Amino acid sequence: MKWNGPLNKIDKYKYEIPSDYRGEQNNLKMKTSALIYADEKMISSVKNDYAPEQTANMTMLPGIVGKAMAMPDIHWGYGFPIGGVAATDVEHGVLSPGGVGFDINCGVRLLRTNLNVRDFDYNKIHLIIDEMFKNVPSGLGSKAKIRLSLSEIEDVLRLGAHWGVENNYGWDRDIKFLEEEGCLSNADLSTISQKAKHRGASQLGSLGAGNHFLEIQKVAEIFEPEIANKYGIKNIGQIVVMIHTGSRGFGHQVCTDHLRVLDQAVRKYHISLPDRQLACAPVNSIEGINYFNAMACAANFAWCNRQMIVHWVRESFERILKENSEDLEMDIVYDVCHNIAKLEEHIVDGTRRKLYVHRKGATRSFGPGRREIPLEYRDVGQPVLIPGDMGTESYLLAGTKKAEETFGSTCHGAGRVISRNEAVRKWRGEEIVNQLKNKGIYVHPASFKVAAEEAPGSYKDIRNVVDIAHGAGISKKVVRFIPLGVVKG
DNA sequence: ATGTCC
Repeated sequence: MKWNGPLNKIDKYKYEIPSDYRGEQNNLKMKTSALIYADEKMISSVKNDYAPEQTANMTMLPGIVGKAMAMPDIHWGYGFPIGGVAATDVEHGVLSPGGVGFDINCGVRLLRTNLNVRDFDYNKIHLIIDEMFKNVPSGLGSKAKIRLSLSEIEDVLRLGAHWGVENNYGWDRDIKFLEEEGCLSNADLSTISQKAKHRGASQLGSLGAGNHFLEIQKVAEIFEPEIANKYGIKNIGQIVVMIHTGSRGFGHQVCTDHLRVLDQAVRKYHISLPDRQLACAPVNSIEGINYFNAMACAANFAWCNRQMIVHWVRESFERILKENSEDLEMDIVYDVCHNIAKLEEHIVDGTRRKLYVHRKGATRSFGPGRREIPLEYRDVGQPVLIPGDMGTESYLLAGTKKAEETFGSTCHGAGRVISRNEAVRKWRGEEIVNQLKNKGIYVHPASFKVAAEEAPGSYKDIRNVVDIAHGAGISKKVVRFIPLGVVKG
């Protein structure tokens, strides 16, 4: 599906679909224009996709505030494109599961260490990766190591990462360095189906599949030494661990359950939409509130999931290196979610307003001073974690004041350019693993199929994505990491 | 992303 509509260049990093564009559903008008963050190099892959039409569709949501926006890693998704950001009004707006995604609170967590590749026995990477693979259930349909009762999973949904820490998965001080401190307080168990609870109970503490991973990385470049230092990143060669996973089958079930309800709500509240996948409900309707409070349960599940995985990552390092993880200073740098809707305050046309901000494949990028940022980082902006593909590089960025123009949002990762099916036809998993081995990256995939699907050539150039986010000023480059070892789900 | 159609 190629985009043939207007895409006007605004500046070096922004393109606009003007509000007089009439989309496929030409009886509906855009309420505002749509803004896509891209440069000349990126724009061809943006146009070669259904995503611009989806970005235009976002502008037709009732109660949208400001422009509909898409980050540079934009690509086709359910309803919203992945990379989509839209804010809606707290009185007249809507909440849409298609603006959050199926993997609610899919996110990234970064652990630092005091280890450096310089004085590190390189084949230890191999051993730690294999140990992590053993200790963290991964792959399609991966099941939890522990069996939770229904009342325990309910505690998880209420408490998020706090449940993990209270049950000896991690340290008390971990909590402070998680977005929302790892728990949304509006979680409402009455909005969760038994089916979702059962799926959740069997999967808590698992990595999942696809682009979910555990990576051991080294610091390759430090752009902002002072900010990096605040985040605990001090030296070239310093070893860190990046974790990327979400709410597994639980979030998927929550999204599915509530999409069914909101599909009906669209008719009930006489909402006109250009695409059924944008199913939504007024923010103050029972259906809208229930979705928002169910989404919080799934977000809490994901934070607890990442918390348990952090614990097993620390244990894996301890077993191989025979050192205590506290002595290795394996503290959390930060944890971000990139599939979520949040009630936040933003300045709109000079006025402070509360808004529901949908971020779907987009990361919060709050600049200096925001109360939501832990005190330790508040004067430099929040850490923003951007994973690349398994053969290239990943980034630690800092949130900026300028990101207020995107309601405090930036990109979330590389973004696919080749579908999974196409990738499997194009590459052999064994060869991909070998090629990466020759580059000094040890990959332990759950299957060779996933290794082919996740081949670096399936993704956009992460450097191009990050350079656009940096160039546009909606986040700034702090550290670049290179992978040394990968567990792929 | 997802027990990739209960």
